[in-house]
Amino acid sequence: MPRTRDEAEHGAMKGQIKAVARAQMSANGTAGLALRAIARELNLTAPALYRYFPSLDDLITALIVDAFNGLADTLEAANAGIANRTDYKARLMAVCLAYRNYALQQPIDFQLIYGNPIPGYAAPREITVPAAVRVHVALTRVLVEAEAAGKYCYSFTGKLAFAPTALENTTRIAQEFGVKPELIAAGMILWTSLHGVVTLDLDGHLDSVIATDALYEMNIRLFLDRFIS
Amino acid sequence: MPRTRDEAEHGAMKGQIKAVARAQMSANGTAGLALRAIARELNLTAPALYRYFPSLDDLITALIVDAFNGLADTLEAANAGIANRTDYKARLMAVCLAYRNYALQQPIDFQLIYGNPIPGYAAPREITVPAAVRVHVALTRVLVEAEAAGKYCYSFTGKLAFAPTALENTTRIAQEFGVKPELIAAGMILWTSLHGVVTLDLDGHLDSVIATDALYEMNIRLFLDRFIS
DNA sequence: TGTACATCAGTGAACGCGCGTTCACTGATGTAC
DNA sequence: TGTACATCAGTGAACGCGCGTTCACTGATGTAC
Repeated sequence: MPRTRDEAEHGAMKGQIKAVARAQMSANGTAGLALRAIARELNLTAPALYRYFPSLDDLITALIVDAFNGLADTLEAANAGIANRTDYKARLMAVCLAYRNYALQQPIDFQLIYGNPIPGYAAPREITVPAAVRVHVALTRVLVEAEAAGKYCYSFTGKLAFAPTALENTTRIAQEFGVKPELIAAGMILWTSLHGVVTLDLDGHLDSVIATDALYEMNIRLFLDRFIS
Repeated sequence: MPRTRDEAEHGAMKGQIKAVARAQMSANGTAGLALRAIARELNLTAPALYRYFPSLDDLITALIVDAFNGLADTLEAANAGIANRTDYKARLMAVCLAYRNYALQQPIDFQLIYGNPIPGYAAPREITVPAAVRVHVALTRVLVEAEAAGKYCYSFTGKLAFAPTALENTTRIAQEFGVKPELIAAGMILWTSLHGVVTLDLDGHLDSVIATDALYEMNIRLFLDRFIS
């Protein structure tokens, strides 16, 4: 909460700069982001932007954090939008569809966080990771609640079991969040399966072969059919 | 086949230029490709490269075609490497593992064909698509042969059926190749599910959560378990 | 065998471009007394 | 009420950089006669 009117104006200007930055990336790709081009669009000189961001990299970091938070907000809203809270299939379906919708509606934000890195830019992990985690939480939460309600009906056994060493990091995170490792693994399977459709679709590799919305829903249903009762 | 010694030398030099281009991309990302940087590395002046490629875009196109062909060759070799030709699970597993191995060993080629597009570059589809198709053929072929041998055991019905309109392009392609549309759809499901793991792994979004090789194999097995007997 | 010629890889200078960042500065605004 | 002062958004020039592409050219090589 800004304490003075000046701080509010400063924040508003930062928002404008970020908005123009996103627009530039939409036109030229994430690697086409340029401080001078943003300044030109805002009828400012390039050095003026240094009042708001210490460097181009800091602007990129801010955009990435915004994008992760925007995606996480979208997923959480989709989950909350299902009235019947015990219909876990519907809730997970809603979250998954929201993931693709966000990517289609904000393709630049999506590419910014999950696509090729921008040349010369390295994200400071201590800033971006917490925002990235929110996305995973939004998805995995439904699995956790379904399991608590006895509606999670899968179990990794036999040929379809994970080796314990493969779940070392998973187990550590599971303890931290007070969640079963299997559910995190299931969430990763679902997420990665869906992400492939989304990212290939965005880059135009799918729609000449098959309707991508149908393919996406099928990937979700094949999971739900097996993992949630 | 070059008809003179000069043509052979000319082709060898094109190969060197492409090799240096790939090295530059490895260091700076696909968007970091620069004609002048390539020339510098080869102890040439920039205009000399115009003897070999009419423009930077033509060089990029050549790299893309090489990458698609390299990936397709890798998949075909993996398939051919399974001695027991009726073990369709093993053959499909080999092809899928080869897909990820190629991505890990040639990450730049992989990002070049499936990652964010290079700013200002648009691939001429009539040149790149035929090479891209080879990748799909290598994967789908195993499904087709399994089905011919009665080992393909899935069928899209009920809630897990595709709407006919979703398969319009699929059906057209299926007729062209003399293949059942369902098998192409199944191949797309498999490919997209696996691609998500690979691309997220390359960009570092997975390994802090779960062992990516195990996750990848699990995604394959969940498909094989259900689709191939 | 020797000469004239064609080929063509590669040069070096130049074109105009945009980039991130720095620096000393201006000039409007609001505040303290 | 009027004046001195601090604040700070924004300017304009400059830094050194790398880029793709063009152009007229050089100079080595091999071939034809």
